[in-house]
Amino acid sequence: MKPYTPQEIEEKWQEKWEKSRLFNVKEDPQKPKYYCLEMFPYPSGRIHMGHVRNYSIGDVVARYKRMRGFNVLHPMGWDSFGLPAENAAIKHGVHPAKWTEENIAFMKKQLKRLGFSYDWDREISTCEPEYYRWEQKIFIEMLEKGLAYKKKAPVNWCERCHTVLANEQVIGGKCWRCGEEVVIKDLEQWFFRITAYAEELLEGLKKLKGKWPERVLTMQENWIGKSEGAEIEFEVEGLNEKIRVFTTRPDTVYGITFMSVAPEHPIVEKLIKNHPEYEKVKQEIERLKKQPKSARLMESFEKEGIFTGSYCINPFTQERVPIFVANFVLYEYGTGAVMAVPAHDQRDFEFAKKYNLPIKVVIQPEGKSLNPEEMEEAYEGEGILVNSGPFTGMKNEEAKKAIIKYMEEKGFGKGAVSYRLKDWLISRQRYWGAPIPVVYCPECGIVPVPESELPVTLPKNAPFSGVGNPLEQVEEFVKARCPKCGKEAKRETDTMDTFVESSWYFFRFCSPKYDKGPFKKEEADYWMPVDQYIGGIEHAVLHLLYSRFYTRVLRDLGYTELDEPFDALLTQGMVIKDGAKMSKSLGNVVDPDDMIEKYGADTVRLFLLFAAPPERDLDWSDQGIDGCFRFLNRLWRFIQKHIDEVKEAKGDFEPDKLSDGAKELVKKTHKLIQKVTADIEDRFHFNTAIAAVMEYLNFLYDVESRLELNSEEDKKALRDAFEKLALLLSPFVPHFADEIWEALGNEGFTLEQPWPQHNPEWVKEKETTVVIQVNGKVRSRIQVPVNLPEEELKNIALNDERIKKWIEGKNIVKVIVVPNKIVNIVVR
RNA sequence: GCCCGGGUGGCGGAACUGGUAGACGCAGGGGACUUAAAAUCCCCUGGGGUCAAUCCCCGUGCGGGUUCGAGUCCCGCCCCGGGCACCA
Repeated sequence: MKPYTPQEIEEKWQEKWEKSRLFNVKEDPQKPKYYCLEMFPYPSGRIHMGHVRNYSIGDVVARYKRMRGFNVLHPMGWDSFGLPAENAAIKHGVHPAKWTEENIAFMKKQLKRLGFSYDWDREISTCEPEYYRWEQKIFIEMLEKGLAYKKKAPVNWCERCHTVLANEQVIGGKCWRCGEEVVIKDLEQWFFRITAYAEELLEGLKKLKGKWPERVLTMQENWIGKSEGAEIEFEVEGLNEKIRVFTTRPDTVYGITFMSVAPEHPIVEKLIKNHPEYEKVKQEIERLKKQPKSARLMESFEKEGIFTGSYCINPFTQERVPIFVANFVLYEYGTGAVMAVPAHDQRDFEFAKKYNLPIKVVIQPEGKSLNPEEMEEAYEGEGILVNSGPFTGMKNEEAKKAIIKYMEEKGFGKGAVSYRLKDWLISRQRYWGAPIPVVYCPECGIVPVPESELPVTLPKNAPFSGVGNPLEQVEEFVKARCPKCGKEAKRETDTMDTFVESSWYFFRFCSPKYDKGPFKKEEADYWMPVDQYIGGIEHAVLHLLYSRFYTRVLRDLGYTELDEPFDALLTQGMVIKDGAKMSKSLGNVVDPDDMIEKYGADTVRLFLLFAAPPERDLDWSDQGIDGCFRFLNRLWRFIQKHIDEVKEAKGDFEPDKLSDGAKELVKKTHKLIQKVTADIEDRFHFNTAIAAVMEYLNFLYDVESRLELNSEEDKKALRDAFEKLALLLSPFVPHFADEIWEALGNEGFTLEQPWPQHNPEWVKEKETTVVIQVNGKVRSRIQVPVNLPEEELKNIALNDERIKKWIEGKNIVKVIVVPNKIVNIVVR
């Protein structure tokens, strides 16, 4: 018997697939399209198990949809700008471009060895000028629309990566990439105005409900952080200045007893100007400013403040309100100033206690009476307004509206919305990224590079010393002519955040070679949106939010009509070994290449799909993969054993002429088709689909002896079973499937075959097991014909031998009959 | 603190809208084949009732509840993972 030799088989089919251009697609208006996309990798050097899992899941989806008759776009490429390449240059003296290219070549080989159904003709690499020139063009268009802009602002700086970071890229006060503590610097930087889309991005989440994982939606919702309230202006006494505050509690304005502003707030200088101890106060404020942001963001961090010496006027009460500078007030959020109502805000309460400021109750909860002297914490709940002028007696929710209306009439305040989301800081002080296409002219200021001069390419000869941005040191690069006036100008040396490339690559896959724009509209109109996107949860906010934003920008620039780039999202779990994420430092890394060498790609893929449902973390198990290998071998042997008998038995069998065993076989086969199809289609539960095939194989060994394999009809039935099996397995273990397909004497590839359909007649059961319970406990099981009427079921149950002893001498209170399932006899 | 997940045998995991808990795989045990081993094939395997059973009891993190019936629904807790967090 021919043994199962995955190495040989897999290489053979990979060659055949490539030669026949099996995976190459183009637009076809006759067919429904399906865009299946997995997050493309950063070419770090080697594929790891997480990639293999991600791409195996995607490949099942792509191949399955293809067999279901869809025109499937399934591309792959490289997110190839990024720091590791540059760090390799600094450390080993190899140019980032070379390092990247070599990694891509190696990893591409690895992916090919796994047999994924990618259309490699569409491969893109984001570090190529052919790619990033379009990003530069879009940047300029964004600049013209005011969606890209430069401003001086306090920004996150990573000392180890030597560059600034966007907010989303700071995880718990640390750099997302290297874990270094982030410091705040005041720098002039480029931003994308993502906040202009805050409301739309939030609204859009609603449409994704049910198609994206709940937790991703919540994370984005939290990140955008919308809060509704009001903005109020307070006149500063003795100054011709106003302080604006944002509050979610306009209903508490009568309880304001002081005001807090951020140390960074520009008005601070004016507020303290006339303070008798100006120098001392100034120093104190400087001290607060210098407190590290990561510490200041901690809730446990001590709340500190200092009186500025100035007062403002509460427009509702005309009371004088002292103004403090406080370390807990964030300049970046809201208006950088807060009205303090200690009776109804815990943080203000603590501050008031510390500095002995008055506490004024303006909301009384129902049935209780708050007394400022006795309060141990702020009351932040609902209630009735007291001491609140004309608003006294109102329910606080009602009062919010009334007070906003009043302010709007009087003109010192209005209803307002605030977001936690901040603009996306996209400039990076690094070499290996897309250059930001502007020049600085002493006469004309910031001038965009004209489209005809794009792309602005990276100079090859930059020095990688590890100090500063290499681009600054390349004179030919920095030296430029102003496109407007022709005078000598300085080129921008910042490059773009690499998340910009990954924010639109899915569009580029639709027309990867297009040289007249980022992508061809008709092609993108055909393929987009991505029907199924698959990747890690770590991009819940970062990449997935940026892409949603960028798609809307492209829409507003006229490139597409689409709002949302990804229709459905699947976030797969991590691959774990011994309870921890695989990592070099823990020494628990399993290398895909080793596994492929030992078992073949099909087994590796099968195990990753079988060991857990896709969204859950997966425990790598050496015995587990062994089991999958055994399964394939076992199946292989069974088929090989009968291949000569069934090979020629082509054509339909006559059901009536089948042996009982063969009838059973056909029935089971159709049930399997039904099960596997449902598991893939409805829930992507590949693990249970594979389990069903394993079960089916166990059945094959069982039914084997009951088949009459000298009968032509039985042979046909078995052959049919093998064919169906090959097709059902094709998305999971494509090489194996094609090998069997061929061994059965068929032409072509399983991928080109239509997905098998179950025949409802064969799936119908004649008999079924009904459980008989007494008081909810299973006491007996009976075999009965399907759809037996309730009355009959009831009688059979009541007369069942095993049931008698449970109901003898008892009162039958009632009998519940669920046809085909259960009879429950309630006795007392 | 708030918001999402999740908690089922020795392990990974099944159980669709409440209706046979533990599919499938791993690990373990027994048997067949073999001079022997590996491989393979067959059987057993949640805990307990001193053997067995087509017998009985218990059992899906804990405590209550709804229901003829709860892993599944409701209320209150505990634990694990993740996100947000001085956001005004």
